Amino acid sequence: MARPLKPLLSRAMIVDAALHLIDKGRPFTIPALGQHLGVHPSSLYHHVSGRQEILELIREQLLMSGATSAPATPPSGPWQDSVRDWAQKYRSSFAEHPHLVRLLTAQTVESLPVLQSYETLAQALRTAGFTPVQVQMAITVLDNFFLGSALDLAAPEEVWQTSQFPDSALAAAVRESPTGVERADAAFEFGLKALLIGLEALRGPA
Amino acid sequence: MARPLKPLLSRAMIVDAALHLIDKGRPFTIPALGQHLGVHPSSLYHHVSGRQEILELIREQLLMSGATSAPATPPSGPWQDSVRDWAQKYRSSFAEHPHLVRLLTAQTVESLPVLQSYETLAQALRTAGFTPVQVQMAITVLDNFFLGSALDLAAPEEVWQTSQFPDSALAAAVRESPTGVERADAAFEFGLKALLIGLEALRGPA
DNA sequence: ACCTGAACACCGTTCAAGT
DNA sequence: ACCTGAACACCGTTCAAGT
Repeated sequence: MARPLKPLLSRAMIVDAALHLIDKGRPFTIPALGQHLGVHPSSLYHHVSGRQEILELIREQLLMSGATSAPATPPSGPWQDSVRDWAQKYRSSFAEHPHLVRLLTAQTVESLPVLQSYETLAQALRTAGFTPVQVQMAITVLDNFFLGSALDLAAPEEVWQTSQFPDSALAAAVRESPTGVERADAAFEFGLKALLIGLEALRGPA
Repeated sequence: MARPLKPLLSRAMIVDAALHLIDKGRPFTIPALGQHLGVHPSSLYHHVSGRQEILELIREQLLMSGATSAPATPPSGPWQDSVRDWAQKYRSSFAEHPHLVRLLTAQTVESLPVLQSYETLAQALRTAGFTPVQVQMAITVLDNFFLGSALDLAAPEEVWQTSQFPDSALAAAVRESPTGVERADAAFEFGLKALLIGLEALRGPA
């Protein structure tokens, strides 16, 4: 067969197929990806440097999916709005791909557009009066919380096995709460609200 | 060589060696583990069912060591103290084994001692006036933040590659901040403080 | 440039052979 | 029972050969 008249693959096709594979809960392997694309595993390397880059491209596509019209506007308005924008983008991207999160925690963020979204947030925080060190800590805190919350999306229906002590405060709390994605979403909103309040209280030189 | 007069291995030896390997930041593989123990990879399977069980044994050992120093005292004093206690226990368990966290997030944990520490926290929050649903959300929020922060402990020295735009607010924030574990710890403390403030503000029926 | 297929250096795990 | 070493079914990645 050798080289076809028209390329059988493209980076976009590879990224789409990979995401599809991951969303199905299947292990993300190069052979499986090749098979899904009707191509030999080694063919992928003509378009992509390797497995790691594929994951990085997925991250980029997801976090930037709504950003085609993003002309890097300097942040305006209260800093809380910038955080909420960032949170929403972050969260909605991963909510539909819960299995993806664990794969992405394996490596560092290298994508330039993603870094730029951090920069936007940093500017908003700095302008609002957070010190540089606080900017770094606040972004780290938000990032950590978002990451943990994203992993929480892939958690089982029953997060805690309270059946062993049904009269506990924990069991009561679980009983009155929603389950599944609803539970994860409610907790995320609650935590975000708490963080916005808490960070505002800590804003500025000590 | 065949069977030695005295076993060369034991479960404890395997667990110790595995943890040692992980803490060195080396990839946790069976061949590497065998080599470190001066034994062929296949020998391990006489003592352990496989890689997964080794990780489970490590978790168990870590949780045990934390539980011995933790008498089940009913919560007293402000709820913030209970949260701080919980946070400290949680964090110190993983702070010495940062590379372990990612390996253990692959599975859920339902160990009884761990659940009991959640229950203690739930009681403190309930007593303090959080509604049952808020108790569930608050614990989830803290859990997510702690997990994200634990993963952060294994982050590379340079979390964000700001070298490409050295004049950014992000670069300035990074420049004035500590690096490594110091950075992760500072952010953790900052985030915990913010959460305690924010959760206090949200406490009670809306 | 782009797909193929053989090849390489790895994995985790199994199992018959030896004592 | 417990270690060995060969073997199996996988990985991710490389590369010469083909068009």
